[in-house]
Amino acid sequence: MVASDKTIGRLSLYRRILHQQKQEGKEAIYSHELAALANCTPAQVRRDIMTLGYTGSPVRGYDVDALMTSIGQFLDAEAFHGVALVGVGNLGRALLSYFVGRNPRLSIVAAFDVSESVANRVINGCPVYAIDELESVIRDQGIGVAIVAVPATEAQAAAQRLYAAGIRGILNFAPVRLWAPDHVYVEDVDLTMSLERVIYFARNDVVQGGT
Amino acid sequence: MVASDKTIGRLSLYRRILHQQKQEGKEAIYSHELAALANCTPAQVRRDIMTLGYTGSPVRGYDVDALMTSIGQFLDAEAFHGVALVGVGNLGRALLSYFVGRNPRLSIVAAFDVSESVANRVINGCPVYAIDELESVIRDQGIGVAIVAVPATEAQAAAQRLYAAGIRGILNFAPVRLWAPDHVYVEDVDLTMSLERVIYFARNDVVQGGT
DNA sequence: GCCTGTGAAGCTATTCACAGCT
DNA sequence: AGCTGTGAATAGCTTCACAGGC
Repeated sequence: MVASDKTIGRLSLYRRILHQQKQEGKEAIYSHELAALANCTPAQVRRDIMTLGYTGSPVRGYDVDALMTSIGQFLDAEAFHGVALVGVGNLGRALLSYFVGRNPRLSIVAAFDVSESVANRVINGCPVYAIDELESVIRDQGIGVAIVAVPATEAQAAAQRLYAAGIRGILNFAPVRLWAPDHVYVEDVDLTMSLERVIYFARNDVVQGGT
Repeated sequence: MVASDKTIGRLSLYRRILHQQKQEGKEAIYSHELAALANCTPAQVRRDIMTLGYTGSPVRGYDVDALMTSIGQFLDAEAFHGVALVGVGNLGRALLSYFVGRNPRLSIVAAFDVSESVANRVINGCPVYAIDELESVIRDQGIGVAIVAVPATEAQAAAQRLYAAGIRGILNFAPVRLWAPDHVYVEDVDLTMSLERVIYFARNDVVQGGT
């Protein structure tokens, strides 16, 4: 019933891979096949699937459809999750277009921005509201998860308003660590950190052992 | 000399925090202060700093300047890292604007796109080249790290060209796991996975124990 | 044979707890 | 007193290895 963030991430990945495989006509898949596509080990795949309670057949492997369903039951509370977006700058717009039509279970259904010129428009099929309407829209639509894509200086204030509006989870793109109450889950996407990590390992992942 | 990806990520974060603290006039900082700002434990901070070889004073804590320098020596091979970007769509543009002027050590110095309408322009101060020029520009400028922001279907092909051009590290935004040779480090930024994780934990991180 | 499911082992990361310093 | 640096302990995650099934 509980699972680590790593496992949750991989299950999400498996689901996407299974979806693709199904498109290509595959009906059953072995742990080692899924592992190869997901870049991990077969044992890892089997462990992760164990947490679902789903069990495959030693002969055919895992049934693609059934496994997707099982992951869905585990990951998704509802058939559809509407997400709010705070901050419709360059990054916000990119996220709007990224999440449009990509996934029938998942979409940004309301966006907010301080700028007058952006508010009250519809971008990529998503209505953009003035920031004052944040609380009312989130409450009215029963939105539980939000994406924060505002400048670092405004991020904590935005988060605070989201908590007050009843948000339970935040995906944060602002380069600051947000304070959050206990019952709110925050995941940071820190682009500078990621890039600096790549730079470090690009230099240091020398296979032929360091001198 | 070696460090885990987690440690590298935190060091990058510490540096950003130190930079801010310095702006605010702070000259020395204790592990517990840094920990509070970075959202981790004091012991964690001290361990991470241990890998640098830097050592603070039990009285004043860590000298902000000296610690920043020490992190810099550890993380950065050179004073400046130029990065290439492949794919100048919505996300690519957002990344261009994100990395502009944010960090004097780090910038996107060349972008590539298949689209005729984007190539041979300058966006956010970064020249955009036709995709055919990828190998030559990367080689001529000695670029070692690239960001992949193309559609999933094109990502592996783009990566392949980057490997051939001598790229050693990739930050990948395409929702596919890239195959990479041993000596290339790939970090995935998987937005759907992250968002699905937030949705899961927003629901399940109930403090008052599940019924 | 080659698969799954899983206890047990192995590894890695984090935290504890305390010596040493001022 | 309150801090750093660090060996030792703990917790968490991944892999091994094998029983059981066809």
